[in-house]
Amino acid sequence: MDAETSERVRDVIAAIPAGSVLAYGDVAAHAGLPGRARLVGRILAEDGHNLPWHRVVRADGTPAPHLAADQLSRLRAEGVLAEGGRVPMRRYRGDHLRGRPDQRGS
DNA sequence: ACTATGACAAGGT
DNA sequence: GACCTTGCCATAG
Repeated sequence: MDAETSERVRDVIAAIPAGSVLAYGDVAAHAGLPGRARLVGRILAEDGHNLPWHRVVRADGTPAPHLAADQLSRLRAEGVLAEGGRVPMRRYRGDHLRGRPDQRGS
């Protein structure tokens, strides 16, 4: 793995605003690495101790099994409330593609 | 070179 | 909604 690539990924993760979450695939895409979601997970596993790794969840809002408890706890501290062990990406996802034409608010 | 594993994702059942 | 199969990329044996 190029150090530059991992650096870019870490930068994207560090740029995630508190109260929002991104999917591994989203992080990869924002880092210019489309389709390399697994790579993001691997980088976090090796060198994510200094990053807000808890703001990165799977595409369906379910965190990794071994981290679930800590992850949901940390997110809850930032205002992200999970339901049934899963985060409602519809609302908390720090993305720009949300807000469909037929999407209605509360 | 081939197979197995892993902080993943999308599609079909 | 959950569960299973396929595709994906990088490391390790």
